[in-house]
Amino acid sequence: MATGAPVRIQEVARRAKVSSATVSRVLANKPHVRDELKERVLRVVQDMGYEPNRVARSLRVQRSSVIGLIISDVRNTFFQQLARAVEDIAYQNGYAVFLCNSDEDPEKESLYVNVLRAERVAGVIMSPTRETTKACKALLTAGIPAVAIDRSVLGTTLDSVITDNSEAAYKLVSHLIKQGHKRIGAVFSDLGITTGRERFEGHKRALREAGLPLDETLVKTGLPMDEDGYRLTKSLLESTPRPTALFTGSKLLTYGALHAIYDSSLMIPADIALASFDKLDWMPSLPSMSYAEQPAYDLGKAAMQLLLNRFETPSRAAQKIVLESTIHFDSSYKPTVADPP
Amino acid sequence: MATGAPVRIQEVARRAKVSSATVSRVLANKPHVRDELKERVLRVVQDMGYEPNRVARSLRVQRSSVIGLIISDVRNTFFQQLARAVEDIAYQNGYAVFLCNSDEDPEKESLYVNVLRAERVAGVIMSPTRETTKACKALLTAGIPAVAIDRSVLGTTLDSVITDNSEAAYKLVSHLIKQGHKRIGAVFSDLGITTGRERFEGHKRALREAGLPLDETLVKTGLPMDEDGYRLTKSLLESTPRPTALFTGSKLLTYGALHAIYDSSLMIPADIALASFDKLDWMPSLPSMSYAEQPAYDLGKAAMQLLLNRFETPSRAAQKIVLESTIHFDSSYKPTVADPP
DNA sequence: GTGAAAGCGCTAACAC
DNA sequence: GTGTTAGCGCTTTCAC
Repeated sequence: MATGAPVRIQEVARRAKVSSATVSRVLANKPHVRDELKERVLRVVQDMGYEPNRVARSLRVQRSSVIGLIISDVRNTFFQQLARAVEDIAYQNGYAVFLCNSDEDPEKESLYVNVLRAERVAGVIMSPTRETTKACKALLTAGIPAVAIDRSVLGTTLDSVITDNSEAAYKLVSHLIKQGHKRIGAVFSDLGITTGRERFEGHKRALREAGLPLDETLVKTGLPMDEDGYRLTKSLLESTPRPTALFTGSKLLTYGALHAIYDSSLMIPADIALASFDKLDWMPSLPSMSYAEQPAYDLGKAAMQLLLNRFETPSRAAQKIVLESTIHFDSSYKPTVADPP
Repeated sequence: MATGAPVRIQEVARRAKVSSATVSRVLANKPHVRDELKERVLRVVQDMGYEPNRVARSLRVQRSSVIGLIISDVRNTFFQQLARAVEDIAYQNGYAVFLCNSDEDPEKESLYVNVLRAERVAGVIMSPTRETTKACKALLTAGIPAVAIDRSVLGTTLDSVITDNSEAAYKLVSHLIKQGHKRIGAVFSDLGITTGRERFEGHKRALREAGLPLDETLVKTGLPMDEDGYRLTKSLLESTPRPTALFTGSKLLTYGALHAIYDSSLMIPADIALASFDKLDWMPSLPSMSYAEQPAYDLGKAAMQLLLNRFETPSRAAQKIVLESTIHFDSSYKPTVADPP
C-alpha cells in the first residue's frame, strides 16, 4: 500500500498461485473458473490493492473505457445537466467521461476530436458547432462511434438525440401571437447550428398559420452566447416601431436579451413580452415570460444509452431520438381559446 | 484516409524507408536525425495522416499525457475560468485535460481520483472537498504529482495555489465596520474547507482589531452552494435584531444570500449591506456591494505551471503559491480615513 | 478449467 | 546517425 510502484497482474497471479490469465478471467467475470480459484484470486486482489492498468488494457483490447463528451459551452447550465446525465450513465457502466468544452469554436472542437481519436476513446458524444461535419466523419471512419446531442450534424447521418425544436418554437410564437403581438422580434443561433435553424422554422410556421408576414429585419442570428444576445437584441430594440414581443432561441441568448432590455429601461411584459428557449436559472427578479424547458438530463441519458447500445450492435442503422420540451406560459396569460393539447 | 484502421508507425517507417525508431525520433523532435530523413518522414506522416497512438505511448513511457482536473463545482464560473487556464497551459505543453466535477461530494471525488490513478494520468490538479486527504495521499504514493488549487488539503504538504483568503476577508469586513456596521452576519463554507476556515480567520481579525465582539450566532457555515447560502442567510435574517450587514464567503453562497434577501423584500444596501467573495456574474440588477475578486485564471495558470515544473523536478520540495485578490468597494463608499494600500 | 505465450503500438537502450 | 530489439501490462487464442 505504501509502495510506489503499482502492483501488476503477474504479482497477483504468483501470490494466488494461478496464471495471469486466470486473474484476468476472474476480474472480467468470465465463466469457466472454479469457485475456489475465483475466491483465492479475489482475496489476493483485495490484499494487494490491485487495480488493473487501464492503459495496458486499452492497448490490448484496442479500445479505452473512456467516453469523450464535447459540449459547446460549459457555462450553460443546460449543458451541465446534460453532462451530469452522461456521467451518471457512463459510470454505471464502467466508463469514465472526458469532458471537453468547445466554446462554440470549431477549431477547438476539432482539436478535441483529434485528441479523443488519438486517445482511442470508446465513443464520443458531442453538441456540434457550426462546422462539425468533417471532424465527425473523421471519428466515424476511425471506427469511433459518435452521437450528436442537442444539435444534429448537417450532411451526415449518425445517432442523435435532440428536442422538438420546431414544435416548441411554434407553440411559443403562437402564444405571443394569441396575446395580440404582431411585431415579434427574434434572436436565434447561427442557422448553421441546427437548433437555430429548426427554431426559426417553428417561428415561421407560427407566423404563416396566423397569416402574419415574416419581417426579415426582425430576425437576427449569432452565436448562442450572452454577448450576441445582448448585441442583437439591442439592435432589435432600436428598430422603429419597436417590436412588442421578443422570441429568443437559447438560454444564453435570453440572458443577453434580458441585459439589453433592462439597459433600455423596458419592463417585461408591460413594454415588451418575452418568450424563450430554456428555463432561466434563478435570478433575483425573474421576469414574467414564457419558455420552453428542455429535458436536459434526459437528453444526456438517452445519448449515453444510444452509445452503449451502439457498442453492442456496431452495425445497426443510425437512430434519431426526439424528446419533447415542456412549455411554460407566462402567468399573465389567460387563454381565450383552447390551446393545442 | 477513408480506411478504418489507423495507420501505425511501422507503416510510416516502411513507406519512408527508415526504421520506426527514426520516425519516433522525428516526431519527438529528438536531435541526431539527418535533415533529409526528417523531411522525408514528415512528408509521409502528412500523406498518410499518421497520428501516434497515445495509448501505446502511455503504456511504454509509463505516463499518459493527460492531466486530471477535479473541481468542486462546474456551475461556478470561478472554477470555469480556472479550468480554462489549466486547459490553455496544458495544451500549449502537449497535455490534454480530463475535467472532473466532484460537486463537493467526497465520494464522487475519490471515485474520480481512482479513475485518474487507474488511467495513470501524468498529474492531477484538484480543488479538494472536505475529506480529500486520503485520496490525495493515494495519488502521491502512486507517484502521481498533485496540485491543490483554490483550497489546501489539510494534513498534507503538497504543491498548492490559493489566494490570500484571510487578508481579503479582513479588508472586506473592516470596510463594513468602517461604514458603521456593528452587527455583521457571516456565511462561510464548511470550516473543513480551507477557504471557509481562512476567510473566517480574516473576519475574526477584523472584528478583533475594531474591538468588536464575535457573536457566534451570527456566523453560519455550510456547503458552498446556492441552497445553503439561501438557507443560512434566511436564518440570519430572522435573528433579532437583524444584522445590518452580511459577509458571504463564496460566489455561490452569495447568490443564495441574494435570493434570501430579495425574498425578504430587503434592499441592498439600504436595509442590509453586503460584502462577498468573488465577483458576481452579470445579473439584470447588480446590487451595490463590496467584493473580493479572485484571479481565477491566474490561479489555474499557476497550478498548471507548478505541475509542469514538478514533472521536470519530481523531488523538489512542495511549494505554496498565494495570489492576491482585488478588493472592490461598493460605490456608496466614501473613505473618511486612508485605506490600507 | 487452466496455463503458456503472442502481441496490441510505441519508445529507448543498445548495437553498429 | 540509424536500425534492431526488448518490453510496458494486459487480454486472448490455443494447447492441454
